[in-house]
Amino acid sequence: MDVYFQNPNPFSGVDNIPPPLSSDFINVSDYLVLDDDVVANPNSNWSLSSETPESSDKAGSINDINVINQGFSDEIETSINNNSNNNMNIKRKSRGMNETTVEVTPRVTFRTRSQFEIMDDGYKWRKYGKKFVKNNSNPRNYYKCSCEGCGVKKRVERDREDTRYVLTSYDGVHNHESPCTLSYYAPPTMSLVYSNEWQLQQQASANSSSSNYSTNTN
DNA sequence: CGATTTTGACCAGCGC
DNA sequence: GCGCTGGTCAAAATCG
Repeated sequence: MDVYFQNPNPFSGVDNIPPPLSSDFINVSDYLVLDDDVVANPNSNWSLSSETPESSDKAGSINDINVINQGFSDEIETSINNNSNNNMNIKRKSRGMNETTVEVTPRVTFRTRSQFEIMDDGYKWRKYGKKFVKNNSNPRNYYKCSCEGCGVKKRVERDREDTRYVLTSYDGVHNHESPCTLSYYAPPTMSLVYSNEWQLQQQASANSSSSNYSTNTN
């Protein structure tokens, strides 16, 4: 699963629009991708590996699914397909057993150095909860995509080990365009300052442990 | 006045 | 069964 970011550069090619004041922007000096997880549907009896001590989620990476399948000696068939909900269906079939399917939701976690916890990512979010979690004096905020029919959620909290950093987790995939791409002339109130032509491509690393951060700055 | 945020309550999963 | 924890709900408050 590749997660791909590209600088939208909303001011390029737009005439007569002055560049924004630097004070209007957040300067993000560090931008890290922690995980490319998938989360098993809680109604399934599947469990995925690579669960971290800090996480109670049934989370694992695509690579972990392969590991699990390799450990399934009777496994004779496995397939991964996108389903109508923009999640993935994984089917597996073993000798003498019926085919079973599990729906998994992609999860991506970012660690961003920022003094602000809310950064515009191009989508419109509605806050639906706030919680103080164990071993973290900073609250965790819960957001849903406000677009009707889109079930993507995001969690935002300060890193308990270094409060200069913000941890942002996205669950699911948007089934619609970013509103930011539709309204070019309405820059968000808070935007990231991108490095020139920066691109981030998430590593399809076999090592999906959240303790091993992959640096994606340039 | 509609949209959004806040916040306490509620619920489910898990370990003991 | 009970307590702890994380996630969600929903009514009230606030904002634009």
